[in-house]
Amino acid sequence: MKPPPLHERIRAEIETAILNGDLRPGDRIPIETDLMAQYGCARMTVNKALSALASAGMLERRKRAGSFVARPRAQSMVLDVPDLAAAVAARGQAYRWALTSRKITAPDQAEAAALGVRAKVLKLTGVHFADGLPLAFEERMVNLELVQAIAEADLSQTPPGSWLIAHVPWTEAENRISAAETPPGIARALGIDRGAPCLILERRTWRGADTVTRVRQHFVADRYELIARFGPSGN
Amino acid sequence: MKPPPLHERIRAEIETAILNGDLRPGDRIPIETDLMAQYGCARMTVNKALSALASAGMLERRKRAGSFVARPRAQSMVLDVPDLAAAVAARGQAYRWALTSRKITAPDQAEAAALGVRAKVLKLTGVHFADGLPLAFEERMVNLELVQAIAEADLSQTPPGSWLIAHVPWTEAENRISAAETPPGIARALGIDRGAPCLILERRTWRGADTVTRVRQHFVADRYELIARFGPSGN
DNA sequence: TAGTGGTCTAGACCACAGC
DNA sequence: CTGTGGTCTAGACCACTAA
Repeated sequence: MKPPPLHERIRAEIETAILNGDLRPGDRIPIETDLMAQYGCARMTVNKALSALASAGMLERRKRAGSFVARPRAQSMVLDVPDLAAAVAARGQAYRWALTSRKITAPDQAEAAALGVRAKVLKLTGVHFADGLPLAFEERMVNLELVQAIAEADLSQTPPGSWLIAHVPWTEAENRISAAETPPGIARALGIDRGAPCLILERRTWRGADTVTRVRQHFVADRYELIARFGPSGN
Repeated sequence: MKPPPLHERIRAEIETAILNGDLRPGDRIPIETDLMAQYGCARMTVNKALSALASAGMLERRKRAGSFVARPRAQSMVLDVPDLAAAVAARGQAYRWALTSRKITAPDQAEAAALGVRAKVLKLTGVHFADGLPLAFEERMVNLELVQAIAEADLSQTPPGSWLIAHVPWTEAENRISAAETPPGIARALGIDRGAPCLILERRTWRGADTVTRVRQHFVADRYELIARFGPSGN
């Protein structure tokens, strides 16, 4: 009925191109004068769209150079979607990842419903180590339809979370954090006593309406602390 | 050395007035034409400043009515700075708060250093109940220099977190989340077994450089789950 | 219905960083 | 040095809604 404002249309089109992968990190966006000609509008209108994308962190704008699709922010977003490898390294500890299982399968009925994913998924388990001590046990599912490239990645070397942060853009995420006694099987994998407390982090990540990945991590209680710092409107 | 852009100066001045309390929630901001005269600039410059504040959630702009200082978002920010009373109610459970201790004191040396607060503080402890069952044990310190009004609030009725969310603006917060065995004294207050796992949430909140409050909550592990949903750039 | 914000224009000058 | 984004102007028309 009511057409959206032009600057909003421009913003949305570029954003879509980035999320689709048509524009990849590092790619250059046409300069404002070109877009202005392309859309037949004034420069300020284009500027408004690009400024909004830049302040949302999707573009990086450099004078004399142009506007570029921003690279995924491995560091700055560590707080919200932690990259364990980076977090451990930042604490000055040696990080190691051990992949313990890997298979490609169709999700069963319950999983398909929970994930909203009918396609094939990659299922992984593994253990994160800090300074040689087990830090967390990880169980993960990755939507292979959305992230085909991960089937070829060497996930015995790179932890899947680090790979995903570096390669896959996302639009929304949800963390669920709880505490419990460590389940026996996981306690064994972590080398801790049965009944010891653990911190459980479950995260789902979406791109648009599609689930990218879902992961559950059991942390040894006294070896990890989740820290998030933020402002009232997100930052 | 380099003067900030005018729209940024306008934005900062209004933001400061809001955070200082010179402008209170619901107050009306001068209309764009007035600000344009006041700063001797074009309307688009004023508009840019006000739009930025609005998209940061500090202003609410209504056609024909004007621009108003936004009321604190008790609902939308529940994810980041949970108001337990609201969260429990949202789950359809009956919420109750029991204040167990309250005193006004100067922080000891360690606390003063940790808090960056030399002034007097209000120290509280209490228990949050959901449907009659203990949910969390809370220990809190509030900077009385910054939040004088809380000395008069009836915190046996209103939990301090709810009071603060409704009355005090903040600029930054930090959550630290961990798991552990419940300490004996707290286990007793919560009516659970010693050694039972618990989820520990420590939060500090700042207004500018000053600490507003610092709180530690021990949650009964199987009765609570922290959930945070967000986008890559905050939302 | 009139006041207000939302949007847009067709220019302009400047600072800056790559070339 | 020059292309690029950053900022700003002095207008304009429109949509909405609260008075």
